[in-house]
Amino acid sequence: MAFLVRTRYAPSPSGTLHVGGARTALFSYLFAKHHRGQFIVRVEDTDQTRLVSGSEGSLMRSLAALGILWDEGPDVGGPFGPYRQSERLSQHQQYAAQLLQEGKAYRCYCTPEELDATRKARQAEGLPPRYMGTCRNLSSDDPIHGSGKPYVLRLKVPLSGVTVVDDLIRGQVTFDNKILDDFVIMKTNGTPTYNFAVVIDDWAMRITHVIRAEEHLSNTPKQMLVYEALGFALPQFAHIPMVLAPDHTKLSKRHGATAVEEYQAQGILPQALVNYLMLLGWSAPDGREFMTVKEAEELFTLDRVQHTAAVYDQKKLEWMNAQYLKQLPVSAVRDAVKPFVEQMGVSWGHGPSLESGVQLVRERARTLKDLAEGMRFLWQSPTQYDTKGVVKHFSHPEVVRRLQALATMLRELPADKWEHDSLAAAFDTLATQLEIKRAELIHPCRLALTGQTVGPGLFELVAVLGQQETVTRLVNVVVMLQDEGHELPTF
RNA sequence: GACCCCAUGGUCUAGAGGCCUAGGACAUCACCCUUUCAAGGUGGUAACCCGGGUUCGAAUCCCGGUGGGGUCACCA
Repeated sequence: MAFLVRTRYAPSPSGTLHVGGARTALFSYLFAKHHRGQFIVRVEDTDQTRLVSGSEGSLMRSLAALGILWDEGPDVGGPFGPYRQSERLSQHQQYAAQLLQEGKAYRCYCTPEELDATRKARQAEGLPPRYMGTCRNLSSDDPIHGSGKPYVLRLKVPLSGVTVVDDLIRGQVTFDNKILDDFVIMKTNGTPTYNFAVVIDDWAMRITHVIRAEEHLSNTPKQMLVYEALGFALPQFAHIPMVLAPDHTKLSKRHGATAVEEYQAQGILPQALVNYLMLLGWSAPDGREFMTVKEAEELFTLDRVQHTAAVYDQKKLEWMNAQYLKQLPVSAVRDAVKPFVEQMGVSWGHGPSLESGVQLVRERARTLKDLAEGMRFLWQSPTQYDTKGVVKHFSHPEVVRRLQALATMLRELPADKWEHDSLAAAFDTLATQLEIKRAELIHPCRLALTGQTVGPGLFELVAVLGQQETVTRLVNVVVMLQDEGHELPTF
């Protein structure tokens, strides 16, 4: 192995993990692991004003939930720390001082108000809003230096020439230095700006491949100029396409759920989410769509990454989640759905097991929430009945007599016959006796037991519900239907 | 507006000059299965942005246009 690949994900702790961020982290991770390299998490918390407490932990938890595991990071440390940008401040300052001393950077005393004014004036004239270099040529003995006036440090950007970004997925991208202005590297408060700090951090952490979203492509020439000024060797760059909302704009809160946490709360399995995410802008060479992170590690290469932004599609995510719900071991689904069942406030300790419920309804659930909701009737007898269903299945004059007969028959069924095939046979027998179609027994029965017209096949449902509970619910409905003055509660 | 990136069905994509009558998946429609709803099965509708080149031949290469996205902060 020629050299060790090291990639990083560098979120700012100002919120939760966004699906776009998760996808960036995932690609970075997969690239590193494909090359048997290391993946690092660094927290970019330079701007303390944007800090959201708890954000760092939440970010890290979401990454871990998706199976994106870091070799080095703020929690586990590592040989190239610190892993929080704010903790590297002295180093940033030291390099800034060096650039100042070498004449590659200079102090700028312009106030934000002045800058803003010229920016607006230039924009009004239709000119690019750039810094004009007012303080670039201040002589070193200019009295302003000792005046105590606040200043920032700006990098002296070459007035001519070009900066070429060699991007691993886009090839060579050329930027004219003339369009770059002398950007700020150290703020008035003595902290570094992003474009300065990121260079020092990546270099100090021996990052070999900077893989990040395309929105950073335009920043890259600035950073390259910093690398050059500092005399640092350049890493490789790869800018991956963005993830867009269905309306083709940047994904934001107004598009509904965007955070990994929110998806989990909706009942999307992390396995499904990460699988869906890897398909956003990348495809496996053999075209397969179902993969674990581990499998993707073997398959992932940058040359198969799309150049176009991907539009995020909730429907496909849910479809994929449904596939996982169907294919995962029952025990895994049971563990995943448990909190959702508990959240419904249903006591599932008695009666059918969670496993049997999962097996019964997982075929028709798209999310864990659906699944939990679909299992509710197992532990909670219906308090309301589907309106249309009542009209359709409870209005026949014979229905009470039929349900009564059904209850009686089921009560007398030997316990060892309480399974799918025997139940089906029993229903057949009764239907023949009553000279009706089996369906005329099935539909009212389902409605009586679950309050709904949709759900699992009746015989497997009854088998799981159990004899006593089934009979009880049937009898209850019979009593309610018999009571002329009583209106059946519907929804 | 300037600069940069991009361009295959509604969406995710396959495609690296002839294998393309453009393949797969989601979504959608129809049918089948069926005790409902799903699931599953089968089939269908639906795309190479436009215009010029290059070439015997272009979805694939080049140029222009158009469209979309991104960046232009003492945010990251």
